[in-house]
Amino acid sequence: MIKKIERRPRREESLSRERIIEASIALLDEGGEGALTFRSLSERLATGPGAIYGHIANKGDLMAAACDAIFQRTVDVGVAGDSPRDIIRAVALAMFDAMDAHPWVGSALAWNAGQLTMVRILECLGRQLRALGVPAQRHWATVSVLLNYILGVGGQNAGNAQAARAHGGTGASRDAVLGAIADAWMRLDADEYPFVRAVAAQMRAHDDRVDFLAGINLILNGLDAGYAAPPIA
Amino acid sequence: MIKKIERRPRREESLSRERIIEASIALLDEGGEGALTFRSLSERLATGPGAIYGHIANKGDLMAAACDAIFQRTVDVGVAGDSPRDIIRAVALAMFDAMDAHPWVGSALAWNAGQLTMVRILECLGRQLRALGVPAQRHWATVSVLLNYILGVGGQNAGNAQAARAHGGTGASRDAVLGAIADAWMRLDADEYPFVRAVAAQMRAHDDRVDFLAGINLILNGLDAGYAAPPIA
DNA sequence: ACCTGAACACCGTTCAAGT
DNA sequence: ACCTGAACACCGTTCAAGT
Repeated sequence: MIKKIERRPRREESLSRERIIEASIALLDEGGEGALTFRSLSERLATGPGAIYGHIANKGDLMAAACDAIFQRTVDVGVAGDSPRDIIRAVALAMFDAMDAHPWVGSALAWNAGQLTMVRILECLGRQLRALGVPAQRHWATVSVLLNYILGVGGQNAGNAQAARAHGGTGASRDAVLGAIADAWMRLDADEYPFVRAVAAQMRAHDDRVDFLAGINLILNGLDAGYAAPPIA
Repeated sequence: MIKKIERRPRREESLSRERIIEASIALLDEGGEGALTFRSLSERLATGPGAIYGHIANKGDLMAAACDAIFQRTVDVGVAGDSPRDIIRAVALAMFDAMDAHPWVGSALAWNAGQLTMVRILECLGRQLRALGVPAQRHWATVSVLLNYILGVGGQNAGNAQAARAHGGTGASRDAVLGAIADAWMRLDADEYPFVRAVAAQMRAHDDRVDFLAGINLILNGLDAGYAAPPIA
Protein backbone atom coordinates (compact mmCIF):
# COMPACT_ATOMS: atom_id res chain seq x y z
CA MET A 1 0.00 0.00 0.00
CA ILE A 2 1.30 3.38 -0.86
CA LYS A 3 2.07 5.30 2.25
CA LYS A 4 -0.20 8.29 2.19
CA ILE A 5 1.37 11.36 3.71
CA GLU A 6 -0.57 12.45 6.76
CA ARG A 7 -1.72 15.68 5.24
CA ARG A 8 -4.99 16.34 6.99
CA PRO A 9 -7.73 17.34 4.57
CA ARG A 10 -7.56 20.88 6.01
CA ARG A 11 -11.27 21.52 5.51
CA GLU A 12 -12.37 24.58 3.51
CA GLU A 13 -10.84 27.22 5.74
CA SER A 14 -13.56 27.69 8.36
CA LEU A 15 -15.32 30.94 9.14
CA SER A 16 -13.07 33.49 10.84
CA ARG A 17 -12.99 37.21 11.46
CA GLU A 18 -10.20 37.64 8.90
CA ARG A 19 -12.08 35.77 6.21
CA ILE A 20 -15.21 37.82 6.88
CA ILE A 21 -13.32 41.11 6.65
CA GLU A 22 -11.50 40.02 3.51
CA ALA A 23 -14.77 39.13 1.80
CA SER A 24 -16.34 42.40 2.95
CA ILE A 25 -13.53 44.43 1.41
CA ALA A 26 -13.90 42.54 -1.86
CA LEU A 27 -17.64 43.27 -1.96
CA LEU A 28 -17.15 46.95 -1.11
CA ASP A 29 -14.45 47.35 -3.75
CA GLU A 30 -16.58 45.68 -6.40
CA GLY A 31 -19.90 47.35 -5.78
CA GLY A 32 -19.45 50.31 -3.46
CA GLU A 33 -21.06 50.99 -0.11
CA GLY A 34 -24.39 49.47 -1.00
CA ALA A 35 -22.92 46.13 -2.03
CA LEU A 36 -21.99 44.97 1.46
CA THR A 37 -24.96 43.18 2.96
CA PHE A 38 -25.21 40.41 5.49
CA ARG A 39 -26.96 38.42 2.78
CA SER A 40 -24.43 39.07 0.00
CA LEU A 41 -21.62 38.48 2.48
CA SER A 42 -23.00 35.22 3.82
CA GLU A 43 -23.66 34.04 0.27
CA ARG A 44 -20.03 34.68 -0.71
CA LEU A 45 -18.87 32.91 2.42
CA ALA A 46 -21.24 30.02 1.74
CA THR A 47 -22.97 30.29 5.08
CA GLY A 48 -26.05 31.82 6.68
CA PRO A 49 -26.45 35.49 7.66
CA GLY A 50 -26.55 34.56 11.34
CA ALA A 51 -23.18 32.83 11.35
CA ILE A 52 -21.38 36.15 10.86
CA TYR A 53 -22.57 37.43 14.21
CA GLY A 54 -20.43 34.84 15.89
CA HIS A 55 -17.34 36.76 14.83
CA ILE A 56 -18.39 40.40 14.62
CA ALA A 57 -20.73 42.49 16.75
CA ASN A 58 -22.72 44.34 14.06
CA LYS A 59 -22.39 46.14 10.77
CA GLY A 60 -20.65 49.15 12.29
CA ASP A 61 -18.03 46.88 13.78
CA LEU A 62 -17.61 45.19 10.39
CA MET A 63 -17.11 48.51 8.54
CA ALA A 64 -14.62 49.74 11.15
CA ALA A 65 -12.64 46.53 10.89
CA ALA A 66 -12.60 46.76 7.09
CA CYS A 67 -11.30 50.35 7.24
CA ASP A 68 -8.72 49.29 9.76
CA ALA A 69 -7.49 46.56 7.44
CA ILE A 70 -7.11 49.05 4.58
CA PHE A 71 -5.01 51.41 6.69
CA GLN A 72 -2.98 48.59 8.18
CA ARG A 73 0.29 49.34 6.39
CA THR A 74 -0.17 53.04 5.80
CA VAL A 75 2.10 54.06 8.63
CA ASP A 76 5.14 52.14 7.48
CA VAL A 77 5.73 54.23 4.37
CA GLY A 78 8.10 56.67 6.07
CA VAL A 79 11.63 55.69 5.12
CA ALA A 80 14.34 56.27 7.66
CA GLY A 81 16.45 59.30 6.80
CA ASP A 82 13.61 61.37 5.42
CA SER A 83 12.89 64.73 7.02
CA PRO A 84 9.87 65.04 9.32
CA ARG A 85 8.04 67.01 6.64
CA ASP A 86 8.76 64.31 4.06
CA ILE A 87 7.46 61.62 6.37
CA ILE A 88 4.26 63.57 7.05
CA ARG A 89 3.76 64.05 3.32
CA ALA A 90 4.42 60.36 2.66
CA VAL A 91 1.98 59.16 5.32
CA ALA A 92 -0.68 61.63 4.21
CA LEU A 93 -0.31 60.56 0.59
CA ALA A 94 -0.44 56.91 1.57
CA MET A 95 -3.72 57.59 3.36
CA PHE A 96 -5.02 59.51 0.38
CA ASP A 97 -4.11 56.71 -2.01
CA ALA A 98 -5.73 54.12 0.23
CA MET A 99 -8.96 56.11 0.39
CA ASP A 100 -8.80 56.80 -3.32
CA ALA A 101 -8.46 53.11 -4.14
CA HIS A 102 -11.23 52.19 -1.68
CA PRO A 103 -13.62 55.15 -1.67
CA TRP A 104 -16.03 53.52 0.79
CA VAL A 105 -13.36 53.98 3.47
CA GLY A 106 -13.78 57.74 3.39
CA SER A 107 -17.43 57.77 4.27
CA ALA A 108 -17.20 55.10 6.95
CA LEU A 109 -14.29 56.70 8.70
CA ALA A 110 -15.19 58.49 11.86
CA TRP A 111 -12.39 59.15 14.26
CA ASN A 112 -12.55 55.64 15.54
CA ALA A 113 -9.94 56.47 18.12
CA GLY A 114 -10.51 53.05 19.59
CA GLN A 115 -9.00 51.36 16.55
CA LEU A 116 -5.33 50.70 17.03
CA THR A 117 -4.53 51.69 13.44
CA MET A 118 -5.70 55.25 14.00
CA VAL A 119 -3.61 55.44 17.12
CA ARG A 120 -0.60 54.29 15.15
CA ILE A 121 -1.11 56.97 12.53
CA LEU A 122 -1.51 59.53 15.29
CA GLU A 123 1.75 58.41 16.86
CA CYS A 124 3.60 58.59 13.57
CA LEU A 125 2.37 62.07 12.65
CA GLY A 126 2.82 63.33 16.20
CA ARG A 127 6.47 62.33 16.36
CA GLN A 128 7.21 64.30 13.22
CA LEU A 129 5.47 67.37 14.66
CA ARG A 130 7.62 67.01 17.75
CA ALA A 131 10.71 66.81 15.54
CA LEU A 132 9.58 69.96 13.75
CA GLY A 133 9.60 71.81 17.05
CA VAL A 134 5.87 72.29 17.52
CA PRO A 135 5.51 73.34 21.16
CA ALA A 136 4.08 70.63 23.41
CA GLN A 137 0.90 72.46 24.37
CA ARG A 138 -0.06 72.62 20.70
CA HIS A 139 0.54 68.97 19.91
CA TRP A 140 -3.07 67.88 20.04
CA ALA A 141 -4.48 70.81 18.11
CA THR A 142 -1.89 70.35 15.39
CA VAL A 143 -2.25 66.62 14.78
CA SER A 144 -5.99 66.95 14.81
CA VAL A 145 -5.80 69.59 12.08
CA LEU A 146 -3.74 67.26 9.93
CA LEU A 147 -6.01 64.28 10.55
CA ASN A 148 -9.20 66.25 10.07
CA TYR A 149 -7.94 67.53 6.76
CA ILE A 150 -6.83 64.09 5.56
CA LEU A 151 -10.06 62.40 6.61
CA GLY A 152 -12.10 65.29 5.22
CA VAL A 153 -10.59 64.92 1.78
CA GLY A 154 -11.24 61.19 1.98
CA GLY A 155 -14.88 61.80 2.80
CA GLN A 156 -15.32 64.15 -0.13
CA ASN A 157 -13.63 61.66 -2.44
CA ALA A 158 -16.09 59.06 -1.24
CA GLY A 159 -18.99 61.31 -2.12
CA ASN A 160 -17.57 61.97 -5.57
CA ALA A 161 -17.00 58.28 -6.19
CA GLN A 162 -20.58 57.54 -5.21
CA ALA A 163 -21.86 60.26 -7.53
CA ALA A 164 -19.70 58.93 -10.36
CA ARG A 165 -20.99 55.42 -9.75
CA ALA A 166 -24.56 56.68 -9.86
CA HIS A 167 -23.98 58.53 -13.14
CA GLY A 168 -22.35 55.62 -14.94
CA GLY A 169 -19.30 53.41 -14.94
CA THR A 170 -15.93 54.01 -13.36
CA GLY A 171 -13.70 55.58 -16.01
CA ALA A 172 -14.76 58.71 -17.81
CA SER A 173 -17.78 59.38 -15.59
CA ARG A 174 -15.69 61.41 -13.16
CA ASP A 175 -14.84 63.80 -15.99
CA ALA A 176 -18.48 63.93 -16.96
CA VAL A 177 -19.59 64.81 -13.42
CA LEU A 178 -16.91 67.48 -13.03
CA GLY A 179 -17.67 68.80 -16.49
CA ALA A 180 -21.36 69.12 -15.75
CA ILE A 181 -20.62 71.08 -12.58
CA ALA A 182 -18.18 73.35 -14.40
CA ASP A 183 -20.74 74.00 -17.11
CA ALA A 184 -23.35 74.90 -14.51
CA TRP A 185 -20.89 77.27 -12.88
CA MET A 186 -20.20 78.96 -16.20
CA ARG A 187 -23.90 79.69 -16.57
CA LEU A 188 -24.08 81.56 -13.25
CA ASP A 189 -24.70 85.29 -13.11
CA ALA A 190 -21.50 87.15 -13.94
CA ASP A 191 -22.02 89.91 -11.38
CA GLU A 192 -23.04 87.71 -8.48
CA TYR A 193 -20.58 84.85 -8.96
CA PRO A 194 -17.43 86.17 -10.61
CA PHE A 195 -15.07 84.00 -8.58
CA VAL A 196 -16.92 80.72 -9.13
CA ARG A 197 -17.16 81.41 -12.86
CA ALA A 198 -13.47 82.19 -13.08
CA VAL A 199 -12.48 79.09 -11.14
CA ALA A 200 -14.72 76.68 -13.08
CA ALA A 201 -12.05 75.79 -15.64
CA GLN A 202 -9.51 74.97 -12.92
CA MET A 203 -12.11 72.87 -11.17
CA ARG A 204 -12.84 70.90 -14.34
CA ALA A 205 -9.18 70.05 -14.88
CA HIS A 206 -7.98 69.67 -11.32
CA ASP A 207 -6.07 66.69 -9.95
CA ASP A 208 -7.35 65.53 -6.57
CA ARG A 209 -4.00 64.16 -5.49
CA VAL A 210 -2.05 67.28 -6.39
CA ASP A 211 -4.55 69.53 -4.62
CA PHE A 212 -4.47 67.26 -1.59
CA LEU A 213 -0.70 67.56 -1.35
CA ALA A 214 -0.95 71.33 -1.80
CA GLY A 215 -3.19 71.40 1.27
CA ILE A 216 -0.72 69.39 3.33
CA ASN A 217 2.03 71.78 2.31
CA LEU A 218 -0.15 74.74 3.20
CA ILE A 219 -0.65 73.37 6.70
CA LEU A 220 3.03 72.54 7.09
CA ASN A 221 3.99 76.03 6.00
CA GLY A 222 1.51 77.49 8.44
CA LEU A 223 3.27 75.69 11.28
CA ASP A 224 6.23 78.02 11.03
CA ALA A 225 4.05 81.05 11.62
CA GLY A 226 2.38 79.60 14.71
CA TYR A 227 -1.25 79.68 15.77
CA ALA A 228 -1.80 83.29 16.66
CA ALA A 229 -4.27 85.17 14.50
CA PRO A 230 -2.24 86.49 11.60
CA PRO A 231 -1.70 90.24 11.24
CA ILE A 232 -4.58 92.17 9.75
CA ALA A 233 -4.29 91.98 5.99
CA MET B 1 -76.66 88.47 9.13
CA ILE B 2 -73.20 89.37 10.24
CA LYS B 3 -71.01 90.09 7.32
CA LYS B 4 -68.32 87.49 7.43
CA ILE B 5 -65.04 88.75 6.13
CA GLU B 6 -64.04 86.83 3.09
CA ARG B 7 -61.08 85.23 4.75
CA ARG B 8 -60.83 81.88 3.04
CA PRO B 9 -60.45 79.11 5.59
CA ARG B 10 -56.85 78.75 4.47
CA ARG B 11 -56.84 75.01 4.91
CA GLU B 12 -54.16 73.47 7.10
CA GLU B 13 -51.16 74.65 5.11
CA SER B 14 -51.00 72.04 2.39
CA LEU B 15 -48.04 69.83 1.68
CA SER B 16 -45.10 71.69 0.20
CA ARG B 17 -41.38 71.20 -0.27
CA GLU B 18 -40.63 73.75 2.45
CA ARG B 19 -42.91 72.09 4.97
CA ILE B 20 -41.36 68.70 4.22
CA ILE B 21 -37.83 70.01 4.70
CA GLU B 22 -38.78 71.86 7.88
CA ALA B 23 -40.28 68.70 9.37
CA SER B 24 -37.23 66.67 8.28
CA ILE B 25 -34.87 69.04 10.06
CA ALA B 26 -36.96 68.82 13.22
CA LEU B 27 -36.85 65.02 13.15
CA LEU B 28 -33.09 64.94 12.50
CA ASP B 29 -32.40 67.42 15.30
CA GLU B 30 -34.52 65.47 17.76
CA GLY B 31 -33.37 61.96 17.03
CA GLY B 32 -30.26 62.02 14.87
CA GLU B 33 -29.68 60.49 11.48
CA GLY B 34 -31.75 57.40 12.11
CA ALA B 35 -34.87 59.36 13.07
CA LEU B 36 -35.68 60.59 9.58
CA THR B 37 -37.84 58.04 7.84
CA PHE B 38 -40.48 58.35 5.18
CA ARG B 39 -42.86 56.84 7.69
CA SER B 40 -41.96 59.08 10.63
CA LEU B 41 -41.95 62.06 8.29
CA SER B 42 -45.33 61.31 6.74
CA GLU B 43 -46.79 60.69 10.19
CA ARG B 44 -45.63 64.10 11.39
CA LEU B 45 -47.02 65.69 8.24
CA ALA B 46 -50.29 63.79 8.66
CA THR B 47 -50.11 62.20 5.25
CA GLY B 48 -49.02 58.99 3.54
CA PRO B 49 -45.43 58.04 2.71
CA GLY B 50 -46.14 58.26 -0.99
CA ALA B 51 -47.31 61.86 -0.91
CA ILE B 52 -43.79 63.07 -0.16
CA TYR B 53 -42.54 61.85 -3.51
CA GLY B 54 -44.66 64.46 -5.17
CA HIS B 55 -42.31 67.14 -3.88
CA ILE B 56 -38.90 65.51 -3.55
CA ALA B 57 -37.13 62.95 -5.71
CA ASN B 58 -35.76 60.58 -3.07
CA LYS B 59 -34.09 60.46 0.33
CA GLY B 60 -30.77 61.76 -0.95
CA ASP B 61 -32.51 64.77 -2.40
CA LEU B 62 -34.29 65.29 0.91
CA MET B 63 -31.05 65.18 2.93
CA ALA B 64 -29.30 67.54 0.51
CA ALA B 65 -32.16 70.00 0.74
CA ALA B 66 -32.13 69.84 4.54
CA CYS B 67 -28.38 70.55 4.62
CA ASP B 68 -28.88 73.38 2.21
CA ALA B 69 -31.52 74.93 4.46
CA ILE B 70 -29.13 74.78 7.42
CA PHE B 71 -26.36 76.57 5.55
CA GLN B 72 -28.75 79.10 4.05
CA ARG B 73 -27.58 82.11 6.04
CA THR B 74 -24.03 81.03 6.76
CA VAL B 75 -22.54 83.24 4.09
CA ASP B 76 -24.02 86.49 5.32
CA VAL B 77 -22.02 86.61 8.54
CA GLY B 78 -19.16 88.63 7.08
CA VAL B 79 -19.65 92.22 8.18
CA ALA B 80 -18.49 94.89 5.77
CA GLY B 81 -15.24 96.47 6.88
CA ASP B 82 -13.69 93.28 8.21
CA SER B 83 -10.43 92.09 6.73
CA PRO B 84 -10.47 89.16 4.28
CA ARG B 85 -8.95 86.92 6.95
CA ASP B 86 -11.64 87.94 9.44
CA ILE B 87 -14.38 87.19 6.95
CA ILE B 88 -12.92 83.76 6.19
CA ARG B 89 -12.72 83.02 9.91
CA ALA B 90 -16.28 84.23 10.45
CA VAL B 91 -17.71 82.14 7.60
CA ALA B 92 -15.75 79.08 8.67
CA LEU B 93 -16.94 79.46 12.26
CA ALA B 94 -20.51 79.96 11.12
CA MET B 95 -20.27 76.69 9.19
CA PHE B 96 -18.71 74.97 12.20
CA ASP B 97 -21.45 76.21 14.50
CA ALA B 98 -24.15 75.13 12.07
CA MET B 99 -22.68 71.64 11.83
CA ASP B 100 -22.18 71.53 15.57
CA ALA B 101 -25.81 72.40 16.24
CA HIS B 102 -27.02 69.93 13.59
CA PRO B 103 -24.47 67.10 13.60
CA TRP B 104 -26.34 65.10 10.95
CA VAL B 105 -25.32 67.77 8.43
CA GLY B 106 -21.69 66.76 8.66
CA SER B 107 -22.19 63.19 7.59
CA ALA B 108 -24.62 63.95 4.81
CA LEU B 109 -22.51 66.67 3.27
CA ALA B 110 -20.74 65.64 0.15
CA TRP B 111 -19.53 68.38 -2.07
CA ASN B 112 -22.94 68.85 -3.50
CA ALA B 113 -21.59 71.41 -5.91
CA GLY B 114 -24.98 71.47 -7.55
CA GLN B 115 -26.54 73.09 -4.51
CA LEU B 116 -26.58 76.83 -4.83
CA THR B 117 -25.68 77.30 -1.16
CA MET B 118 -22.33 75.59 -1.60
CA VAL B 119 -21.63 77.76 -4.62
CA ARG B 120 -22.41 80.84 -2.56
CA ILE B 121 -19.99 79.77 0.16
CA LEU B 122 -17.37 79.08 -2.49
CA GLU B 123 -17.88 82.54 -3.96
CA CYS B 124 -17.59 84.21 -0.57
CA LEU B 125 -14.41 82.39 0.43
CA GLY B 126 -12.90 82.80 -3.03
CA ARG B 127 -13.31 86.54 -3.05
CA GLN B 128 -11.42 86.82 0.21
CA LEU B 129 -8.59 84.70 -1.18
CA ARG B 130 -8.43 87.01 -4.17
CA ALA B 131 -8.26 89.98 -1.81
CA LEU B 132 -5.43 88.28 0.06
CA GLY B 133 -3.44 88.14 -3.15
CA VAL B 134 -3.53 84.42 -3.78
CA PRO B 135 -2.37 84.04 -7.40
CA ALA B 136 -5.15 83.17 -9.83
CA GLN B 137 -3.78 79.80 -10.87
CA ARG B 138 -3.97 78.64 -7.26
CA HIS B 139 -7.52 79.79 -6.59
CA TRP B 140 -9.16 76.42 -6.95
CA ALA B 141 -6.58 74.46 -4.99
CA THR B 142 -6.77 76.99 -2.16
CA VAL B 143 -10.54 77.21 -1.73
CA SER B 144 -10.80 73.46 -1.94
CA VAL B 145 -8.29 73.11 0.91
CA LEU B 146 -10.39 75.42 3.06
CA LEU B 147 -13.64 73.69 2.20
CA ASN B 148 -12.24 70.19 2.59
CA TYR B 149 -10.95 71.09 6.02
CA ILE B 150 -14.22 72.68 7.12
CA LEU B 151 -16.34 69.81 5.83
CA GLY B 152 -13.88 67.29 7.24
CA VAL B 153 -14.19 68.67 10.74
CA GLY B 154 -17.96 68.65 10.35
CA GLY B 155 -17.89 65.01 9.37
CA GLN B 156 -15.79 64.05 12.36
CA ASN B 157 -18.09 66.02 14.65
CA ALA B 158 -20.98 64.06 13.21
CA GLY B 159 -19.26 60.81 14.04
CA ASN B 160 -18.56 61.94 17.59
CA ALA B 161 -22.14 63.06 18.07
CA GLN B 162 -23.38 59.70 16.88
CA ALA B 163 -21.02 57.90 19.25
CA ALA B 164 -22.13 60.10 22.14
CA ARG B 165 -25.78 59.43 21.30
CA ALA B 166 -25.11 55.70 21.30
CA HIS B 167 -23.35 55.83 24.66
CA GLY B 168 -26.05 57.80 26.45
CA GLY B 169 -27.76 61.19 26.53
CA THR B 170 -26.54 64.46 25.13
CA GLY B 171 -24.79 66.29 27.96
CA ALA B 172 -21.94 64.69 29.84
CA SER B 173 -21.65 61.71 27.50
CA ARG B 174 -19.19 63.53 25.26
CA ASP B 175 -16.86 63.88 28.23
CA ALA B 176 -17.37 60.22 29.00
CA VAL B 177 -16.49 59.14 25.47
CA LEU B 178 -13.41 61.37 25.32
CA GLY B 179 -12.40 60.26 28.79
CA ALA B 180 -12.65 56.60 27.88
CA ILE B 181 -10.42 57.16 24.84
CA ALA B 182 -7.90 59.13 26.87
CA ASP B 183 -7.81 56.37 29.49
CA ALA B 184 -7.20 53.78 26.79
CA TRP B 185 -4.37 55.89 25.39
CA MET B 186 -2.77 56.17 28.82
CA ARG B 187 -2.65 52.38 29.03
CA LEU B 188 -0.67 52.06 25.78
CA ASP B 189 2.93 50.86 25.77
CA ALA B 190 5.22 53.69 26.86
CA ASP B 191 7.99 52.84 24.41
CA GLU B 192 5.80 52.29 21.36
CA TYR B 193 3.34 55.17 21.82
CA PRO B 194 5.07 58.00 23.70
CA PHE B 195 3.39 60.76 21.69
CA VAL B 196 -0.16 59.43 21.99
CA ARG B 197 0.29 58.92 25.74
CA ALA B 198 1.63 62.42 26.19
CA VAL B 199 -1.17 63.98 24.17
CA ALA B 200 -3.98 62.07 25.89
CA ALA B 201 -4.57 64.74 28.52
CA GLN B 202 -4.85 67.49 25.91
CA MET B 203 -7.25 65.34 23.94
CA ARG B 204 -9.47 64.79 26.96
CA ALA B 205 -9.75 68.51 27.67
CA HIS B 206 -9.76 69.92 24.15
CA ASP B 207 -12.33 72.35 22.77
CA ASP B 208 -13.50 71.42 19.26
CA ARG B 209 -14.28 74.98 18.29
CA VAL B 210 -10.93 76.38 19.44
CA ASP B 211 -9.04 73.62 17.64
CA PHE B 212 -11.09 74.20 14.52
CA LEU B 213 -10.19 77.87 14.49
CA ALA B 214 -6.54 77.00 15.08
CA GLY B 215 -6.68 74.91 11.92
CA ILE B 216 -8.16 77.77 9.90
CA ASN B 217 -5.42 80.05 11.15
CA LEU B 218 -2.79 77.46 10.28
CA ILE B 219 -4.04 77.36 6.71
CA LEU B 220 -4.26 81.13 6.47
CA ASN B 221 -0.72 81.47 7.77
CA GLY B 222 0.44 78.91 5.27
CA LEU B 223 -0.90 81.05 2.45
CA ASP B 224 1.83 83.61 2.97
CA ALA B 225 4.52 80.98 2.41
CA GLY B 226 3.01 79.72 -0.84
CA TYR B 227 2.55 76.18 -2.07
CA ALA B 228 6.09 75.08 -2.77
CA ALA B 229 7.44 72.26 -0.66
CA PRO B 230 8.89 73.92 2.42
CA PRO B 231 12.65 73.87 3.01
CA ILE B 232 14.05 70.67 4.42
CA ALA B 233 13.70 70.76 8.18
C1' DA C 1 -20.01 24.65 20.24
C1' DC C 2 -21.02 26.25 16.11
C1' DC C 3 -23.75 26.82 12.02
C1' DT C 4 -28.38 27.41 9.67
C1' DG C 5 -32.02 29.97 7.76
C1' DA C 6 -36.75 31.25 8.70
C1' DA C 7 -38.75 35.04 11.04
C1' DC C 8 -39.09 39.81 12.89
C1' DA C 9 -39.30 44.60 12.63
C1' DC C 10 -37.92 47.66 9.97
C1' DC C 11 -36.48 50.51 5.48
C1' DG C 12 -37.09 53.36 0.63
C1' DT C 13 -40.03 53.33 -3.12
C1' DT C 14 -44.03 52.37 -6.16
C1' DC C 15 -48.65 52.47 -7.84
C1' DA C 16 -53.52 51.18 -8.17
C1' DA C 17 -57.24 53.13 -6.04
C1' DG C 18 -59.58 56.78 -4.23
C1' DT C 19 -61.10 62.12 -3.74
C1' DA D 1 -54.41 66.81 -9.90
C1' DC D 2 -53.19 65.31 -5.76
C1' DC D 3 -53.29 62.34 -1.82
C1' DT D 4 -53.58 57.57 0.28
C1' DG D 5 -51.75 53.46 2.09
C1' DA D 6 -51.17 48.64 0.95
C1' DA D 7 -47.62 46.15 -1.33
C1' DC D 8 -42.89 45.11 -2.99
C1' DA D 9 -38.21 44.14 -2.51
C1' DC D 10 -35.11 44.88 0.35
C1' DC D 11 -32.30 45.63 5.04
C1' DG D 12 -29.86 44.34 9.96
C1' DT D 13 -30.56 41.28 13.55
C1' DT D 14 -32.33 37.36 16.33
C1' DC D 15 -33.06 32.72 17.77
C1' DA D 16 -35.14 28.12 17.79
C1' DA D 17 -33.71 24.23 15.54
C1' DG D 18 -30.40 21.41 13.78
C1' DT D 19 -25.40 19.08 13.50
